[in-house]
Amino acid sequence: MKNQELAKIFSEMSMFLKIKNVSFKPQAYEKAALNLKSLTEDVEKIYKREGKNGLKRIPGIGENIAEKIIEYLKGGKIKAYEKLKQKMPVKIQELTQIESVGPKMVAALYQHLAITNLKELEVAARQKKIRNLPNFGVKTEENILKSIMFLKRNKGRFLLGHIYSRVEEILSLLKNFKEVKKISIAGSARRMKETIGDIDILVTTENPKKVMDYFISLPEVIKIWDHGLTKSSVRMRDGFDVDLRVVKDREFGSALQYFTGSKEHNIALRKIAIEKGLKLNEYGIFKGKKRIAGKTEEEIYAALGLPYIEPEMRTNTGEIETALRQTRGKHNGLPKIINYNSIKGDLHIHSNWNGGEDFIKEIAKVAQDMGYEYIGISDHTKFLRIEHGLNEKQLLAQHKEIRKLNREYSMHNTEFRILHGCEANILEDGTLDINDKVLSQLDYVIAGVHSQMKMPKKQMTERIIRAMRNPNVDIISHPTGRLIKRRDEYAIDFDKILEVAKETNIALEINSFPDRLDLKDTNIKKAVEQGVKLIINTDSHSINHLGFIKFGIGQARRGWATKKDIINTWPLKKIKKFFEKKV
DNA sequence: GCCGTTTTCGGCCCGACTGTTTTCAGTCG
Repeated sequence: MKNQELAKIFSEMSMFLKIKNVSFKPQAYEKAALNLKSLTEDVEKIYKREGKNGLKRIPGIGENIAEKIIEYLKGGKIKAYEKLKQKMPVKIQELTQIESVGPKMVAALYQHLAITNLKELEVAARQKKIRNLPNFGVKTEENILKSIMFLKRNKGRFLLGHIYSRVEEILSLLKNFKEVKKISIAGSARRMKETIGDIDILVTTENPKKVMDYFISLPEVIKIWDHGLTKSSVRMRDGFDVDLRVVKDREFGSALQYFTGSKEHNIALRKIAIEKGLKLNEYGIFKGKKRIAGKTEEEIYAALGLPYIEPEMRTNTGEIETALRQTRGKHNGLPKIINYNSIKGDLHIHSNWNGGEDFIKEIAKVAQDMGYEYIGISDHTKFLRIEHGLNEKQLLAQHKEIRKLNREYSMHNTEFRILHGCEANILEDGTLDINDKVLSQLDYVIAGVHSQMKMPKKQMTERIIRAMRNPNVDIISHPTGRLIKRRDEYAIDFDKILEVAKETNIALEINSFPDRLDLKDTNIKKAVEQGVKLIINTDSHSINHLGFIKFGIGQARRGWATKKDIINTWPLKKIKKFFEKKV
């Protein structure tokens, strides 16, 4: 799929054009890049099927950019891009990652100091060469160095799941501070993005000074960047930054909307405001000088003639158009996406029978406390030696133990139940490492790829499809195999996988583990559109991981999945039937 | 360069902050 490559090229072209002070084209290229990035369908497929006109139907892509896409699909290059790069052979994306460095600064750095990449920028900053450039100064130089250091240390962004609990602690401390009235998290963390740059928190208070003083004196704060009455900014011990903003009560909704983003979503909303003769900013919606909304987000959306849009959906990738159609009564409108309390059981949990840490009984206890109606134990199987995978004999012994536990629940009139499954390995040829006779005795079977991930696309797709056609298999775990920031997804034909999943009634997993989040949002959206069933699991190897489920749910919400799409929102009876293939 | 229930020209999102050039360009969200 060449969508991402093209997105990167157009985004770079946008920056090069900004350098040349070309007006309006940069925005056009940026928009094209963004839309390509979030496009669920393979742009090459669209072209093959519908030709240039198909491409032009993609928002933000017209005659010229369509031509450039075709040029790239045919020859792997875009002349206009090569030309721009030739004039200024800099790694523009790498350099503009630096806080406060944009296209214009990149140009100045190149023209005066011949800086083309991050390394050269760092050397020049250390040699104090940057401060002498026109329009630059000591402070800018220092900030560039600081930002490079930060980037090096953290590679820019944090996995949401790695810092979420820290953020919740900060929120709860602030919430309990008596001067704080309203409080909410904002930014990408509120939208439950996979990775986040920093944390934004909004509060209202009668006494900004006391709140800000309290905030910057929190025990985990190691550095104070800003300390004002409307905005303070700090670095926490774990390495991430938190911005706290104090806003007026009547502006809380508009500020929350504004600071939650995404930027693209907000731009689209402001355009709607203009069409209606209104002005939208972080202080409210205004008709002339008169404020007509601002206290709540619902009010903001209503004033624009829109239904409330959930934060996870605010990406400007179709949610506004869909919502607009809803208000005009021409469409089903926005789906009612799954809630954070809708999951009835987690079916991908490892116990201490294989590599996991905890006894099944303890896991079940925690799950009951979480309000689950059932769980499923799905340990690794024998091919995975490193995880102490179970063989047939051990699986049957485990089955006995689980039956015993269920009998105990039944004797105590507890409705909670433990299902018994396993996470079998899909071997090179698509067969599983546990024989069918044993698999058929389990309540359900998860199959997943854990080896030879670099197969060619065709072979890998056939391998997984063969496993899906095994009548004992019910779920495919982490279907694309990606690890965020560490490993790309393996080459598969996801459309084919979806087709077969639909045909065989197999659920694809949304794995909630912070660095997996596999399927990702665009895949989820596709699966939902195709009517393929999904399941949100944690892949817990410890009871401490069970709470990761919220990241999987966030992922599902970003993919517009509803309760009916997710099989583990169903009651036990129904999910059992699904596993018996009777649904 | 894109886009169009004010369609094939003439528009294109808004405000704050930062550093520095003492009036504003560049960047960010």
